[in-house]
Amino acid sequence: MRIAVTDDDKLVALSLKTILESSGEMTVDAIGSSGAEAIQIYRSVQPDVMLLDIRMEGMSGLEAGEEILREFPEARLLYLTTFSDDEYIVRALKMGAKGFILKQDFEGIAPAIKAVMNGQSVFGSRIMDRIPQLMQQRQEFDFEAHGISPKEREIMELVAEGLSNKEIAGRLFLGEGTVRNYISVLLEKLSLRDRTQLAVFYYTEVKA
Amino acid sequence: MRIAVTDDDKLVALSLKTILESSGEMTVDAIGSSGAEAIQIYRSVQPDVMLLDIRMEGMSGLEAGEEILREFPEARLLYLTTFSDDEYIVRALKMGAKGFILKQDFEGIAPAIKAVMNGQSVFGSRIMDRIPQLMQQRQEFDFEAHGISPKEREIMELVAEGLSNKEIAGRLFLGEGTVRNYISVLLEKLSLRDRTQLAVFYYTEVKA
DNA sequence: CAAGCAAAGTGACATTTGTCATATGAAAAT
DNA sequence: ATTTTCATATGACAAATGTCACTTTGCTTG
Repeated sequence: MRIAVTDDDKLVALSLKTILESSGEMTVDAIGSSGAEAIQIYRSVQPDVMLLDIRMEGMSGLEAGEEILREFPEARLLYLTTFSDDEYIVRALKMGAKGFILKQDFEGIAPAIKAVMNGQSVFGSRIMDRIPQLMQQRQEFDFEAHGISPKEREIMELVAEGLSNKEIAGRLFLGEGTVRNYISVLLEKLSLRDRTQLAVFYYTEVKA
Repeated sequence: MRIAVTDDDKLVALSLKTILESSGEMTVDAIGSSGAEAIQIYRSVQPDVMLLDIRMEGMSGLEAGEEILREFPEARLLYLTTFSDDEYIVRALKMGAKGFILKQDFEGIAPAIKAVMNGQSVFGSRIMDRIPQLMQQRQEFDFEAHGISPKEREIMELVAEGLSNKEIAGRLFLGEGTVRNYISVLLEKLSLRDRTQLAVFYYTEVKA
């Protein structure tokens, strides 16, 4: 089995080579340390599996992966992640990466590669735990940026629960007219027309 | 490595035993053919990894898995799926299963087990392809059951887009009053009060 | 054919909603 | 100490909404 490794840290890359080759079942035919190199290596070596660091200087492992998969849709890319790369995981998943494993998990890497070789996808357990959340990841709506005050936000949420102005007023100990004014302002700020659109906005933009 | 296998089809289970033991790296210590057996086996053998068929007579592999994980939260369960088990995959994923592989993929099974052994999660590629969709799978709202006609449903959707009665009327070539009546009926059927609650209902019950 | 049924519509009505101009009191800024 | 700002509030108004009781129209179906 022919493997290629790309990691910012050459020491890591070399350690991987040692570990992987020790089993005698695979050879690390190329080592790179940047996204650009990864692409070149893939083109020339066309390894069975390529290990990629997600974060590297210059072109990230992700961008490199995208390029490689564009040229070689069957490429088997296995990402090495440190942990805090949550945001990237979803992207890579959609992109078609075959998996993620933690760099620290040395013993796990060889079996993972073999599984990938067999057409499977592999995820370190800590990564797996996150996937349910990540998949339905909502990119936090920025109330600040839209000039929405906390109170306005609160009112928006109550509208999005289906409450009437009177009910909202009761809930927040405000006058009904006050609530109307708040909503009026909210609609203006968000360029909406009525409370229903506000609710829709909430479910599609804020909480989606 | 001590493995247990549970499969409705004894022949499959025996073939697996042969395949897995041929590498010399693992032993299949127990074979079962029902959910109930799976639980008993797990209790007595406590294998490193347990292979489970999803569909079995009587208690399904899923239910058995749930029970096992209740008793042994660290259990490593690897499901064998045939394909069309889409619905179950999500459930098993949330439950904490370590993976799914296609029964047909004989060569892939041993490496998958090793990866699981190392704390990773493994998914056959065809399963992986589905996961993005599966994750955000909505359990289909049953309009029929609530006595919602196709037209009513259509109107509900337009309300949920934030359209006014007039706009809906225009869009569907109906009179505005007609639309009002439709909505009135819809609210009655669903025990809601106004269009905003209808939109909320849509996002929380129908499309959620 | 006639009765019946469902889809679409009308009109009247009460309520709710959204807008706007303006007012009040308290806190913050000058 | 005054001005400004902010949150809250009011009242008046038009428009949109929801309800209800009735048509109208065009099939089905007995």
